[in-house]
Amino acid sequence: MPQGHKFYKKKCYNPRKEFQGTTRELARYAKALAHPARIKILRFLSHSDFCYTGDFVEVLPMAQSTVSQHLKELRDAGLIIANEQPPRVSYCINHEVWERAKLLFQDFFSALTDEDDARP
Amino acid sequence: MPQGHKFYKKKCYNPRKEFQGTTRELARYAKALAHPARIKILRFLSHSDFCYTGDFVEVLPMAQSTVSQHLKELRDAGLIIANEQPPRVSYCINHEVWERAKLLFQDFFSALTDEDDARP
DNA sequence: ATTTTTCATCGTAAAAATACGATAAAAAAC
DNA sequence: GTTTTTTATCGTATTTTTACGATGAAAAAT
Repeated sequence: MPQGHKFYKKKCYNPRKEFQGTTRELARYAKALAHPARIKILRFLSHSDFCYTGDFVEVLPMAQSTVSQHLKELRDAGLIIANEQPPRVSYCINHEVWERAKLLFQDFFSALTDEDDARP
Repeated sequence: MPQGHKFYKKKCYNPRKEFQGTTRELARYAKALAHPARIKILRFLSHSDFCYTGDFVEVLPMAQSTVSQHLKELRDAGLIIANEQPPRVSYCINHEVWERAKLLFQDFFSALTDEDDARP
C-alpha cells in the first residue's frame, strides 16, 4: 500500500523547518559562506576595519548589482554591518556574530558533542 | 551606450569559475554544510565509526530518497565515504578531507591571511 | 524460486540562488 | 540647479538545490 510521508502534506513542505538549535544556526552560517565571492568579501573585511561597496566591486569578477546582492546575504546572515556614509556605504565585520560562527564551526569540527544545543 | 559586462558573454557566464585556491575550496565545503540535514549526518558520523543509510533515514524528517541525495552531496564533497555491505551501505567520515576542511575554516576565522593560497 | 530488505537513481516539480541590466535615491560636486 | 558618483533594489532569466514518489538492483531471508 502506498503511503504518503508524514512530513509531506500538500505542496512542498520544507523539512528545514524541523531542524533547530545549533544545527540550524551552523547551516545558516555555512550557507552564507557557500559562495567564493562571499568568502572573498569576508577575507577582505577581516583585514581592513571597513571597506566600501566599490572596493569589492573592483576585485570581484561580477556586476555591481550582484556584489550588492552578496553583501545583502552576508548582512542578512548577520556577519557584516553596513554603515551609510553617503554617497557611499561602508561595511565591516560584525565581530559578535563572527565569533559566534567561529565557535560553532570549531565545536562542529571538534565533534565534542552530538547535542543540538550543548553549547547555548 | 549600453555595454555588456566583460564576464557575461553569451548566456549565463558563471563567475564562480573565476575563483581559485582556498577561496573556492572553502566555499565548496561551506556549501556541503549549508543544509541542516547534512550537518546532522556529519554530527552523527563524527561519533560512531560508521552508520547505515537507514540510521539517517530514521532520524531525519525527510524521505529516504532525499536523505540519499544529501549523502551523495557529502560524498561528492569528499567529506564521507560509502562502504557497500549488501544489502546495506555504511558511511563514515573521510578523516583526511575532514581535517582539511577543519583547517580551512580555522584559518578563515583566524583571518591569518588574505592570500588565496597561503596555506597549500 | 520467490519475497523482502535496503538503498541509489530516475523523473519531476517547486523553490532558492545567482547573475545581469536598468532604474532610483541621495548626497556630493560642479 | 544640474550633473556626477555611489549603491541598493527591481525585474527577469538561468541554474542549482531541495523535495517527493516510483523504480531498479542486489543481496538476504523465506
